[in-house]
Amino acid sequence: MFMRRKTLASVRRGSAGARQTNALACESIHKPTRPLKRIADSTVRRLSIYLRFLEEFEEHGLATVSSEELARRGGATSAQVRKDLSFFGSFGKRGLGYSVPELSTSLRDILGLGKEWRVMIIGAGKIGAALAQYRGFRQRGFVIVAAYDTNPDKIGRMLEGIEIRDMRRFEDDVAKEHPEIAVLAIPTDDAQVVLDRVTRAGIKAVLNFAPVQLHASGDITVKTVNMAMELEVLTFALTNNG
Amino acid sequence: MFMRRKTLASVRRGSAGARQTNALACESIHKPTRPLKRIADSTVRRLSIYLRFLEEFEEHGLATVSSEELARRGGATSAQVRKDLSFFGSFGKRGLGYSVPELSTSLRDILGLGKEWRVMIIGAGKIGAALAQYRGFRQRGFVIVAAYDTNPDKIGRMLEGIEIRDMRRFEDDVAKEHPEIAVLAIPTDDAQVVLDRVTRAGIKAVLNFAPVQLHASGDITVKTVNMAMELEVLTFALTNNG
DNA sequence: TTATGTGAACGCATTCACAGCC
DNA sequence: GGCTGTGAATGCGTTCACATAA
Repeated sequence: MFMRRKTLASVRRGSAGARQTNALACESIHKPTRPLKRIADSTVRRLSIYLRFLEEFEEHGLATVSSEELARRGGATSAQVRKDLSFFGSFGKRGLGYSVPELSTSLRDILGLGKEWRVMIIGAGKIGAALAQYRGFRQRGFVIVAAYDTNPDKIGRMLEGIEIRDMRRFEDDVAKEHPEIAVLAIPTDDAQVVLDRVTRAGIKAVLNFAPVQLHASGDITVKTVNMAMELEVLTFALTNNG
Repeated sequence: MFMRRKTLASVRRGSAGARQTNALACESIHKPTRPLKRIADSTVRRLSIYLRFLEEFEEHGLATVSSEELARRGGATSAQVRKDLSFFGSFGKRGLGYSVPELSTSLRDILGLGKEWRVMIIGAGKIGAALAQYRGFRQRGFVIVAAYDTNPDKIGRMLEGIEIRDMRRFEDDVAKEHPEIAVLAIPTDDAQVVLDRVTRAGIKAVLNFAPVQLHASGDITVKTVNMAMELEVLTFALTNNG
């Protein structure tokens, strides 16, 4: 079920270099290849969008889909769709399009959704609560292991069915339960300190909801969702396009 | 207090064309100019980051700041900072740097934060609640007018001090209270329909938290915050950089 | 004929490097 | 000397256009 793509690691070219040579397809052409060059965030985001449509199509029992259709619904162009996919291999049949179930499987594999990911939520406030009950999480294979807080009134209670633990236990728990992802739903002023703790604890991916620019040190990926910033993009548009 | 920059409207060049000629500065060089060319989202986001630092510096009573310092804390380069600002005018003094209070005022003006923005939250669930109590909103001059829901059990109750109203009243209320921004905190399946209602009601800016690609029609700006997608960027990184 | 896969062209955002002013 | 402001150079993501395959 989970193919061991890790074994192919270490192939990673920094510079421009030879195009992907498409591996002569021994048994199945539509197996995602590990990309040869760094993939842009924007590409990954679009793959995620495509997958959502494919799952919709799958439910409706559609067998194939063209890059054109995928593009129309995803707000991109057909060339964009094909280029995005081409970084990972050849998944379509010329003249026909893409097999819906095959392409969804490939995309799930590319995006790393073929396994369960363990998530710890740090901060048991309103945002933490909203995240804890968020359906999209479980649907995508994310398992929320626990929530953490420093407030004694909250510790020991439940947050949407998830145990709220003392933040002082955090490092010990990580060592035992080795979650892959931490979600920061804490006040701005604490965010950098907590990120440092999370980093030292050995977690490799963080989703941050505090409205600060965090500085990551070492081998960790941090994504920040900044609602205030998005709102300011809106007010900028309102004042400058009106 | 709120300068009427709208009167300068109608100057907007689509193509490449003449660089900003810097207006010979009658009385004060550091007044933001309406940009001549379309500004990238990424630039606006960074301005928002710079402003946050400037406000921090302001609290600590610092008088001036260099593009270098601003860059270091914002995770950019000094050239980037200067280029971002240059789209709107000249705010610094060569050899000295930028006046902290003057630059913050200018940035607030550029980002459209010099006025109160009225926001309606649609959807009184967990995400709606988290947003309703979110401090960053009020601090930035956003006023939440009301929340809307279709669930009779919720209508009439309060959400973090904000009235939950019947969604059927929405169009009438918009006509009376003319909010500028709508926040969509509703299930995926309802999002497009509600966006269409919001558009027809005449609102010009939407922040969407439903994990769908929405299709905007007409003169409206839509920003989507998609947590699932951000998480998938993380799992992609985890599976492909491991 | 239809639709993919992909080098090449394009356009835009970032970075460089230096002239200009404090 | 120090730091800004900005054309020019670079790099990178997107779009084009067509060879390729069903």
